[in-house]
Amino acid sequence: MSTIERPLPAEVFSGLDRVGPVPLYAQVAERLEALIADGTLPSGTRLENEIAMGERFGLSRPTMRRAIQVLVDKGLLVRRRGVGTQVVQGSITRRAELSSLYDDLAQDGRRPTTEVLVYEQLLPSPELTQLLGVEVDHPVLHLRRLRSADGVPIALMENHLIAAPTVGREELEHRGLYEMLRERGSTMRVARQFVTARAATKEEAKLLDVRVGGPILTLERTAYDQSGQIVEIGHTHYRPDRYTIEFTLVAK
Amino acid sequence: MSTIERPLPAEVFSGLDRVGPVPLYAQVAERLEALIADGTLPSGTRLENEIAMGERFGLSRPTMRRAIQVLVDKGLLVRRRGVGTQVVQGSITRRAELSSLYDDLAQDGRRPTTEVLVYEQLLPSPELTQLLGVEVDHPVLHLRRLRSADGVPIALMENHLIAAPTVGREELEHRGLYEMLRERGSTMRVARQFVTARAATKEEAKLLDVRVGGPILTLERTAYDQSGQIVEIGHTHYRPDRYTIEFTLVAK
DNA sequence: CAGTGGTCTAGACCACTTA
DNA sequence: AAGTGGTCTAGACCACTGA
Repeated sequence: MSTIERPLPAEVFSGLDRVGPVPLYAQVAERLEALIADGTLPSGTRLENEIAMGERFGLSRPTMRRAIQVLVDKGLLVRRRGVGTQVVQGSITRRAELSSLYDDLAQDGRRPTTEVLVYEQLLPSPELTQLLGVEVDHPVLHLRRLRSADGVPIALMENHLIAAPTVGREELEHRGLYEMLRERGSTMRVARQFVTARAATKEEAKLLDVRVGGPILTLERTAYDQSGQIVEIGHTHYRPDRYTIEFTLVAK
Repeated sequence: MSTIERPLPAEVFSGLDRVGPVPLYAQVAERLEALIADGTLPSGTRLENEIAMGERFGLSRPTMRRAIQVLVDKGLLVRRRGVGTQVVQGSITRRAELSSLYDDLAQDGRRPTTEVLVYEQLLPSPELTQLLGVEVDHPVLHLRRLRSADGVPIALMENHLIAAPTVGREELEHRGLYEMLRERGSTMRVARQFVTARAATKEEAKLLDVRVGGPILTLERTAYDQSGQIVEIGHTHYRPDRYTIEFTLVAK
């Protein structure tokens, strides 16, 4: 409720790194996000106007604006013309990123493990050829993995990958797929995702340790790399009592 | 696969409205999106560099950049420094907006109908008070609605609204909730959403016409308005065979 | 090395909100 | 009327990519 404006400690505004690789707007956004996260800027707090803040940081208005916009896009700040910029209520900072389940779990302090059930090169079916946009004789890597956290099965993951013969089976047991692909020069940039639910099949029930016919949360993903090419089609089936998909929408 | 650069018809670049309320960058983004949607700019097409395009439109580089960035954020374009801007493969333009289910269905040409099951003012429970950040004696509007499309039940929606005594019961039968709130000065700006699945209860099964214990897709949402205040907490239960949640992630 | 996008600046004008 | 964010311009320098 409070729309109080609070003076911030001076050290917040100094010490930006103008030579390193991190853009100024990103550094500023990071600092402001930290202030929101640690409660220095509580819900409802009104920020100074962007020109004044820019001056404090020693930045031009466009750069300061851009820093603020990063947090608006994350759903942490709200702006109104003629009024000002405020911290959103209940802004527990949370991700909904293009990251891997493996990283998510590890970041939460859980111990992710992976069992590789299927690892095979195959020539794609006609439908898959169409979906992936590859030639009929272009081999595709087909993976089926069971991901657990602290020993409890969480997700059954099925992937079809283009041009990834270098992804080794053993390495898949201990690392996230996206991380491995990134190292090999294929960075995921865009992913289109469809989420729904359905009844567990006999096999899924067995692997995920749930009741046959019970609810399964399913996610279908098409991932594109930095050149706009499809690099992966994934189908993931989650145990709904163990996993929730979270995301933030921001009106543009 | 094609990284062909194609000449665009000259009329694409002319006739921007410099006096109307629609920003130039939005007009340009709209035009480019249309070109992608209608196949004039097929998957993989490489765009001219941003300075050249800006000149064609008669725009400065920052404005042209901003127009392009809109489409990058939508997942339609991909950019690489030193290389250029390309149309993403398989870019069927699709939404994942902060819009209402009612609008979504209507836009798809289906006939949405709504049955209001519960419409009551109530004093929030302690937990709800905490969640909404309201006073204990602040009344909250509690709604329970069944949304159908073409006569088939799609979703069971439960909402707790702050300060919305002006939302009439009858009107709810024929319009979307968000649209009604917008008219009353409360525009949704941010929504934090959690998606999972669970087994249908007896009541849900009856209302949604599914099997008891069968899969239900559930979405929990906290919505904030333009001043960062919570205005709604919603729980929606979807029939998974009739509804899929779609969203696009873009790496920043 | 030429061409691309990424960042940053300094300033201008405007629309909207609030009082 | 004063203060805010929203838009737009004109230019600069840099980092990265690929031939």
